[in-house]
Amino acid sequence: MLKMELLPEASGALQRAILLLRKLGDAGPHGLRLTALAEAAGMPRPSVHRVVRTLVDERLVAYDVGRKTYTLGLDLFMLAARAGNAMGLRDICRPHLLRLTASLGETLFVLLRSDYDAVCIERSAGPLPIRALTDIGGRVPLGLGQGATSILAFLPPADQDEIIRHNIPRLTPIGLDEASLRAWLATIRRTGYAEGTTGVNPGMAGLAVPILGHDGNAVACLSIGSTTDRLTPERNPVLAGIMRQAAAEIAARLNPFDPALRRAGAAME
Amino acid sequence: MLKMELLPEASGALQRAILLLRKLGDAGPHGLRLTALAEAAGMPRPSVHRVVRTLVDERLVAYDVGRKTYTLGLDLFMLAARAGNAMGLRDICRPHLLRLTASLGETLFVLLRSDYDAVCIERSAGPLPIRALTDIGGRVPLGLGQGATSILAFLPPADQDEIIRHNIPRLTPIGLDEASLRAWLATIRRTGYAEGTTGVNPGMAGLAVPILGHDGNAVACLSIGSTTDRLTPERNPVLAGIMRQAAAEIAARLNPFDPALRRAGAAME
DNA sequence: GAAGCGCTTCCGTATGTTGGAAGTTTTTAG
DNA sequence: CTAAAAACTTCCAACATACGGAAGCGCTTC
Repeated sequence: MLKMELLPEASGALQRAILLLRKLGDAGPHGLRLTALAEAAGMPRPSVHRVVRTLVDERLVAYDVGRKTYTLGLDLFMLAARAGNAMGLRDICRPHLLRLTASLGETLFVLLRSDYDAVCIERSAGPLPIRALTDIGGRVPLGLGQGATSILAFLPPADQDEIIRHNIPRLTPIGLDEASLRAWLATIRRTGYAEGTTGVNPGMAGLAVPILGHDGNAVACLSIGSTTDRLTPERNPVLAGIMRQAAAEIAARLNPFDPALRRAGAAME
Repeated sequence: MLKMELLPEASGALQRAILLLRKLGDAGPHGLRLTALAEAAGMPRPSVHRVVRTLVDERLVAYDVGRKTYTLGLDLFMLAARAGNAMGLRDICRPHLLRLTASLGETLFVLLRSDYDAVCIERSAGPLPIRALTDIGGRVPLGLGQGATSILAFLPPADQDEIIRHNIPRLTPIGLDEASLRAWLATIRRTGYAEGTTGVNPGMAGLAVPILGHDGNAVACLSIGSTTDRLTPERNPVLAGIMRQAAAEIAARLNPFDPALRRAGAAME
């Protein structure tokens, strides 16, 4: 019995369960049957059965009796709804998003940095139909799109180099090169906001400002998804000013706990 | 080996990990420190440390080095974003939500049934500030609010009895009794939609229609969250008609896979 | 500078996990 | 309608892994 598996080798019940959850996430909304899931994960069927049954008991996975398929369960969804609220960022952003969407008539996104990517944790849909790079829960490489790039522009140079080195292989297939990315980053740092089109969705454009943490580095961003005819050279600076103001207010509420204030924070809990 | 443990006894790495995730979800947005987490879960600190470290490696949990706190991680959030799309319901609903929000000027929710509760899986915010019972990821007992009750009204009588028996203890503290709930259910079944106020948020009112599955039972609902002065006896029937039409279109796309069509579905994958 | 607290590592034990094989149910073919 | 095939589920003994008390380490506090 040779085992030639090279990649997805997960040892231990926990890691196997996580691998199964990931495979179920990659599957479509109708889920996977037991055999298909076992094959996708490279695990024996009985093992998959045992683990996935535990996950069903815990309601992290839903089982459709009729179809005999497993899908990600609603308990996972409820857990995750809370996960997107790191630092309370989502709670802080929501009222700003509602206000800005109403006053500007645009669709707004909040992207949170996660290593080499930005993850969309909140969205407020405006009246226009928008085709954005991502939606809630989606991930965008830092350097692609106005939002993710506005974050990248306000990171320490060393981190930028590391991220660019890591992400360039992911960006070149879409037609981006390092030189123009670095030029764009310089522009963003100078103006304080990112504007333009991605080239991915024709007719679509965006405008984003970073949300800075206590150390002056970007931890997230506020991003508008709109159309090219609405984001004009005349209007953009105005929008950027309004967005920057909101981002500043959000940032101010982002780190209420200084190291010195730790005890006060613990007491409030 | 007698087990006399009564409460949160989780045996095995997987169940323990899930318990820890739940405890982290219950904690605030700033997370929990190791000792606090261990105490919350009723587990020895070294065990918690080992499990939570695995979860951090898998990015399901985020570790704040400075604060030494653990919070739910973004990978979990990304997983969960997909989990809310059971049956593709969210993808199907989104365009309808955007259209209805724009044309009606109201805030709309999609609630999906989950055993004795309804879970909010999607929202489209209108221009007015609304205080709803729940937001995305939130849970409402079947029988509370227009949305969850519109689902309950279109379930088989046996299920209704079981659910009512289970939920009454949760509803009486808010001032609801079984008799008036059953009367309301009869009204909903007759008119086809649920309207009214919850009494929980003063000035707020709602209107909801069920989304029926292939067997004629409700699997979800489309719900408006609004104010009492906007949901009048004159306007409500009109709104209900529009909503019912949308719900019917959604339902029609909900079960493209008959048992007989299973093979065709598999082929599409 | 010393005491206290909480995080992390260690390691022998035993408990939970593993997966081949057999059993059962559902689906497909004849 | 019957038979063959496929998929799902259960079983169990060998085994690996998770377990947690105790000791070590690092940070903060007094």
